Amino acid sequence: MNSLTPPTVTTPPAPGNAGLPIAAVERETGLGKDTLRVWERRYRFPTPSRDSSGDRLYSLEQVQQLKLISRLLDSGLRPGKVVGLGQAALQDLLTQHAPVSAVILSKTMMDNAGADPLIEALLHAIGTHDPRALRHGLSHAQLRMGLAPFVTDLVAPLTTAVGEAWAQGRFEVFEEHLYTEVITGVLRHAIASLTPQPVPQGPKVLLTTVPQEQHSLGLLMVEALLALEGCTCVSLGTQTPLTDIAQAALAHRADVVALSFSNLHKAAVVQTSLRELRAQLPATTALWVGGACTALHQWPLPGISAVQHLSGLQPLVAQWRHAH
Amino acid sequence: MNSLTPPTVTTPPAPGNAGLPIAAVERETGLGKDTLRVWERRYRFPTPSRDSSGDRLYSLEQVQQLKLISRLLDSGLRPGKVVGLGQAALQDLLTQHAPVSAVILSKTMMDNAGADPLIEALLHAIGTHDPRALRHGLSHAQLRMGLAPFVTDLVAPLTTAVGEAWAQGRFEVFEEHLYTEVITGVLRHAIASLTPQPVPQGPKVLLTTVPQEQHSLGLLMVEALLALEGCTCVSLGTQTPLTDIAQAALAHRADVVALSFSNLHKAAVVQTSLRELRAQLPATTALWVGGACTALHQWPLPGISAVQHLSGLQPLVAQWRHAH
DNA sequence: AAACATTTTTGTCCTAGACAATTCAACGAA
DNA sequence: TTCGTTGAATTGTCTAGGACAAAAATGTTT
Repeated sequence: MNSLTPPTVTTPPAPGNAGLPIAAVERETGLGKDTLRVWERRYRFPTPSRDSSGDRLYSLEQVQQLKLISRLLDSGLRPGKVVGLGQAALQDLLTQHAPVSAVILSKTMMDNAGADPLIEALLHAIGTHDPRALRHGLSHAQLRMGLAPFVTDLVAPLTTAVGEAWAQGRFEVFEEHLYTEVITGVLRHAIASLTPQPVPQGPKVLLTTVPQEQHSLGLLMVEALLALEGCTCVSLGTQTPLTDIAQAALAHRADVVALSFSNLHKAAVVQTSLRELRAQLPATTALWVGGACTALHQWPLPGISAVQHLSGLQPLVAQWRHAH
Repeated sequence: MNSLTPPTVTTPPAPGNAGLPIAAVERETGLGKDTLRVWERRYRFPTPSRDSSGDRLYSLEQVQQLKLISRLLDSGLRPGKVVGLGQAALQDLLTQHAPVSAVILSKTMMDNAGADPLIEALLHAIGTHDPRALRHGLSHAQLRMGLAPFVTDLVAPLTTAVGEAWAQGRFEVFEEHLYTEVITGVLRHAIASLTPQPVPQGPKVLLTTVPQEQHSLGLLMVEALLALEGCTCVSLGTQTPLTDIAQAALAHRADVVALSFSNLHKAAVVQTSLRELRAQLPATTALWVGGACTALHQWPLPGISAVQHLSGLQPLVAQWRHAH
């Protein structure tokens, strides 16, 4: 890095050119390098070409298929059944097998989303690249509905809808990024305007996510709702190592540690992480987890409260208050 | 994943028990599995024990050493020099060795930081885990100094100071996370309170970072300063793929694309990325880059304006105004 | 000093095998 | 049928060295 000569431009890894190296595919799909290699050996898929030094290069088309496969696995299907199927078959399965996560989160949406003109209007604002209209529509809705319903009945289903639209190719990456940015601004604004809590009336909650979990929106939604309930929230943002979460809980004398999970994670990883963290935390510190991650809700762990839906937070706080 | 029976609790990897498996060490230290194994082979460190089936188990002590080593590598030292050193030697090196990236950014800090009582007070608030004092001190300073000096003369050097303190082990990861979170809140609050710009008086600027660039604070600082100058800012957050940046610039009819870089990147990657992006953008769209990344400033590229310091933004905007 | 050539260092990828944890399928008992 | 139990198949992750290209350090020549 301290060389004084300009870097030699050797072979710029042109994206559309030959294909993506295995590390990029791991980033894109969430499937580990080992898994990608063993699938190739067992199922004859994917079938990457090789560069001059024998390293794998995955075609964009196969990466796309791998993304679909990854989604299907999250829905409960098994690799032996789906790895190697063509695009068409995969798409069919996806429409049949509605992702479990989406179903849970979007319960309120399913009832009225197709008919909800507000969500449609906001989606339209995203598609037409009109951040001002998007922000205005959201602020307006927040004032009209009140913060809690705004978060649970609008932001959550809207986020799900955007995620689905993106997965189906109806939104570009940058459109999803813009949405995230605007929502972040609106939620943070709301949180900031209600944080000055003179006398704490609820538990002190430490908020964060585990490493490799980048979804910050869920965290903000939870923070908004908890702050509204009178909790004192300390957010560490995303991706805090486990030992640091435990350290932070101690340093801040947190009553509760709250973690948010998206559905990217594999069940085993989530389970061991939580068990590890639970062991490192004092017994008096509660551990609340939530999010679209299926692994959280199927097998409850001792000493850990799993919340299926954002509306489940309020009862948890009430319960905590009652016990103290 | 869809079984109806909970996963059997075989050998819960009790943390204090035998040690951490390699996947957990990767999570905690950020060092890849391959790297951990090849270090063991080359430097005889770390020296994990094995479980009943031959898998590595790393002691907590060695994991701690690995974390220190990881920080030293970020500071520019080389593995051959530091892998295998004892705790004491590592700590010594950390206090001596200031990170390379920080030195560049902190020019303004070096002049007065040791003497600036405000920065000292804010660092103290971080160390004592007092988010309220931190937030209050920052808001107060912002009102007193005015937004632009607040950003360039306080937030920027403070961020550098925190980064250095973290690299030297004086701050834990979670303390740095909390700082980032609070600053983010303060900056976003300031930006939100000046965005309603009735008639645009400056260029429309698209703000984002390239993939693998996670530093969001620099982006927010730039957004605050540009918004203050009357620019219409559209931020996409961090890590937008190159093709999506170009797409977004087109969709939003941006006059300027502004990118922020920290010093993590390798020179060659940065150069090729910028060249590629420049080629994909319309000639009429300006491309501004800035940040602590040394590669940006040593070899200027045609059609790209590099900003060394945040104070260089204002002239760029003035220049753009003059040309239109 | 600056430009170039050579050696060392270092992270990542490779193959191919192994194994434990899970899931599936078949079976028998209530 | 429905519920457990048991054996077979599936599947993710780990291991062992070897290999190689890019980056950094070092040496050499203008």
